[in-house]
Amino acid sequence: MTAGTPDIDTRTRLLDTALKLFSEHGMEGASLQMIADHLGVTKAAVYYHFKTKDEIAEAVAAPAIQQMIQIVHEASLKRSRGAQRDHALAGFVDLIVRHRMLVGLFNSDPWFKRIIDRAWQTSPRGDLRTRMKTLFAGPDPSIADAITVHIVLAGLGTAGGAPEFADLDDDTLRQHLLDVGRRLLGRPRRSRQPLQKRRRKAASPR
Amino acid sequence: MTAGTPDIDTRTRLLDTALKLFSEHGMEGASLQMIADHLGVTKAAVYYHFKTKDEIAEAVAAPAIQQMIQIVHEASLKRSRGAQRDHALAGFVDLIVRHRMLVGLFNSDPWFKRIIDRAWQTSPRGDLRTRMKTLFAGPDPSIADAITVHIVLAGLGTAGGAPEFADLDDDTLRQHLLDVGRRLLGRPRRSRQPLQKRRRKAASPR
DNA sequence: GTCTATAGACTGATAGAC
DNA sequence: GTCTATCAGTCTATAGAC
Repeated sequence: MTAGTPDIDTRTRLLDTALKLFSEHGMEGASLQMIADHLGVTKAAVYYHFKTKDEIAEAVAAPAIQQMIQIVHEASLKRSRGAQRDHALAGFVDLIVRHRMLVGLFNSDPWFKRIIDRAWQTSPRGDLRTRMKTLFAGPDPSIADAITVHIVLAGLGTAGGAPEFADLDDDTLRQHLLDVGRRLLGRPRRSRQPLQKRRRKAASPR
Repeated sequence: MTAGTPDIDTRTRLLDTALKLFSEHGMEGASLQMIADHLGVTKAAVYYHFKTKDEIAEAVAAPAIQQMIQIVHEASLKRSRGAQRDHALAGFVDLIVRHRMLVGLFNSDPWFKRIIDRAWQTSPRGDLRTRMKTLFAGPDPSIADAITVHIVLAGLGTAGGAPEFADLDDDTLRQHLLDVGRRLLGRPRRSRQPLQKRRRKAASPR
């Protein structure tokens, strides 16, 4: 895996490797030396593509941040609050599934948090984090609602990167996250079938 | 704040400072030099109290881990699954409130994760993480249930350490986390009063 | 584009004086 | 219990050859 993929350009391989190591060891824990070693090149070669470590992190995070900005923008164009929330949730879940490892870092790694905050604040229209929460909880939420939204958003983010769900394919994971997210946020479930069996007269194992 | 608290022993001050800096910068991001500086002593003085950085982290995490082990133990003694879940949730929320900054690290920082895993596996009765999940989702949960539990547990953990809820006093935070947690996990709410107004015309609860 | 070599700062950790 | 001084190792980052 170290060598043998000459058709994929080095910059892409570098970002993939960096993301993997960042999510595995954290931003401070993953050194440029580790990245270079996994890539089969030297540190100097890495520095040819990016001037600083921070720049690598920004490049790793950029696509997800862009998608996030767009989601919030699109959602805020919807007329009803319900539609806003639905669009934001669907978009957020899609983001999570597409960038499974990354979104976990957004909520946890202090270095990434700073990068996110920087990008949020310099985004076209002000603090995105606040706008995101507003989409879900309304403009002046109760403490309980604020906590609920916080739990669901943070929880969804970490669930995407959780090892126990790593073998779920994208569509399956997306569907489940959407269903659970909707239920937890109080949205009606999709028609299909109750997710939880939870009748418990028969089958009380142990 | 650096000096001026001679009555509190240095070891305790050290652990407090370490926890604060760990949660602020992550385990790798917070150096022993930073800890020493905040304490107003030198690195060598820190090394008098702890042989390694890892030992500091273990000492920081120890009380919470102990409490966690006890919660799971107590919960598994309850007879009905509902009582087990209630006890585990109440205990977990109490743990979160008491160690607000710490529990967030448990779910995020790779170094802390390793420490937790180590403690889990050497704990009196096997893998605690699995037993914890079983208490909430049953022995053979559906994917949807597993995801729900994951989201709620991880979400609760990060909510405790979130800056936006930092000014809530312990009792208020505990009550809200409990209520939200119960609701999200499908437990009946406490009698008192609905936290969320959310009847839109006439309370059509789920 | 990738390499060697190196600068300069910082890391965790140790020895030994007070 | 805290200090100074120092270690070996790693870190990010740069210079310059090929």
